[in-house]
Amino acid sequence: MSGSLVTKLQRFTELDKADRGALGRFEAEVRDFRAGSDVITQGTQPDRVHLLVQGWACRYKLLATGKRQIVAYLIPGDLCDVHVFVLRRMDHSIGVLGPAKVALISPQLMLDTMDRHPRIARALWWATLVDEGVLREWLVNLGRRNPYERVAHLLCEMWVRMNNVGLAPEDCFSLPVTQADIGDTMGLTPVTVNRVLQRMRRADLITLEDGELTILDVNRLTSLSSFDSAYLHGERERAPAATCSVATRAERPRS
Amino acid sequence: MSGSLVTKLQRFTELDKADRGALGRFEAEVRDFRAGSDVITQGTQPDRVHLLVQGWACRYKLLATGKRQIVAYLIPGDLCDVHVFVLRRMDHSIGVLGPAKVALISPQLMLDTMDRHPRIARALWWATLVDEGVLREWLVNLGRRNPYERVAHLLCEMWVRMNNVGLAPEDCFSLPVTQADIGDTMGLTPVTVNRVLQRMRRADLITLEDGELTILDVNRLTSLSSFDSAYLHGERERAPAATCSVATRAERPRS
DNA sequence: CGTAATCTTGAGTCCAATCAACCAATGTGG
DNA sequence: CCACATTGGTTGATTGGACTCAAGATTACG
Repeated sequence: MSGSLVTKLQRFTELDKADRGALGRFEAEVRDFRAGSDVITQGTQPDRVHLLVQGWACRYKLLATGKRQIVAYLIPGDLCDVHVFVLRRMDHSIGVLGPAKVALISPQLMLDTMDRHPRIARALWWATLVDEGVLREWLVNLGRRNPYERVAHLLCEMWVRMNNVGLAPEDCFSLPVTQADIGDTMGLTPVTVNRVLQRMRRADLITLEDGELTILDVNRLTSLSSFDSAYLHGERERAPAATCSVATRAERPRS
Repeated sequence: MSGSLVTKLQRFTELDKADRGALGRFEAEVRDFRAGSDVITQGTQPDRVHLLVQGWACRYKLLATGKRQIVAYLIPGDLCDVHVFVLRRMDHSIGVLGPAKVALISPQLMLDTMDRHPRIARALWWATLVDEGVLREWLVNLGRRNPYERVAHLLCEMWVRMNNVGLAPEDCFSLPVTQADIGDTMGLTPVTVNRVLQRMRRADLITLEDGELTILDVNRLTSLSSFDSAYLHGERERAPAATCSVATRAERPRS
């Protein structure tokens, strides 16, 4: 399915026909990656911008000890390396989970598009800020939540994100990750992840089979992991003015 | 001391007199914050861009349980919220550690500056990418390193960063954080942090008193925490060419 | 069909959290 | 100036939960 990027960016701002057309050109050249292969490896400087079109991928780092830490998941509509223009080399690798399709975009096309379509540029900026928000929330996860909460929180997040690109119509979506992957994400061992998932199954919170996750009780899963999607910044922007009277929701003073 | 931002950005790219002058105007209006106060609180939308001029600050999130997770440290030259233009509200708070000085920049001035000084815009983009790199490395820390390594790694990082803005001439710099703060950063209890620091002192790795850290043995501290500053992207940019032959290190295939 | 990867389960160990004092330094108000 | 409270640091004893190790069941895949 194409157009995940459009779906995602439209969550932030309205795009017109020209914008959508421009984004469509991103997918002119698509390459297949086979399960487990790397899209980009640490230390290199990619000469193309990569857009994940189908399947899942992850950013990860390997330690000298052989341990691995996954630092982000990428789903259709996510860009791998918008920063090609700025950084000399990747400080992490990107690998796909299961087979995947990746669009290759020339840096020139990328720059031109952002130049001619300020709304797109703005929306892409928003997308990177959301990614940053996710990183911060993961730190909270690893630092201050227990294994059960961590995994629950991760599932909630991925559910919302998949929803945002139209890939989780029901409370059910493709989750092609192994328990070891989840462990490498949340700082746990495969054994612990296994036990956590079983507890969740027994509690009728989820089912997870053949890489398909179904969330049976969204409310309970979100509350038990104190999941609050605010950090995903999913609400549409208002007036782009810098001086807009901000009518936020109930804002409680810090105690 | 003024001009930390210039020092920092020049690490990435050469700035001319006009650039430096423009950055100087950022510090026209400076406000004092008293120890422990918040610069920005979660959920609000700041109407100014904040630049830390003196002292330390941190980004943090509070959980419903009262736990706190620090997700970033800010030192002189760091911007708090460049994204004011894009996001509706902060997904975290920023508080100062010890007394601090913060420059208030109008969004308009910020935009104008980036408009008229593309080098600055580019360098600011670089700075945010470095911040992102730090977030990823912290995830590695929390997920895959033990308490001793974590704290050591944090100290190495802060040493390099302080160095980069000229605030750690010797292997010694101001570190106005409590042991509880370090715990809230690295997902540890104050007690554990205390014991870790003592081990480091006994091993003649560091001294830490009155908020002044001295690293006695940089080599050992970096190696024991497998600290590699590559993720801070400290090397000057080369030609902005997209096609450079990349001589990477040993790359092993993913198992 | 056979091999490897993944998932599952149990038993034992260890490390960091927890709980609980205590000390030193700092600051505050009477 | 002193009694007192507060904060940050230090130390010890205990506990519990996640890791480790190991083996078996199941699934995926060439």
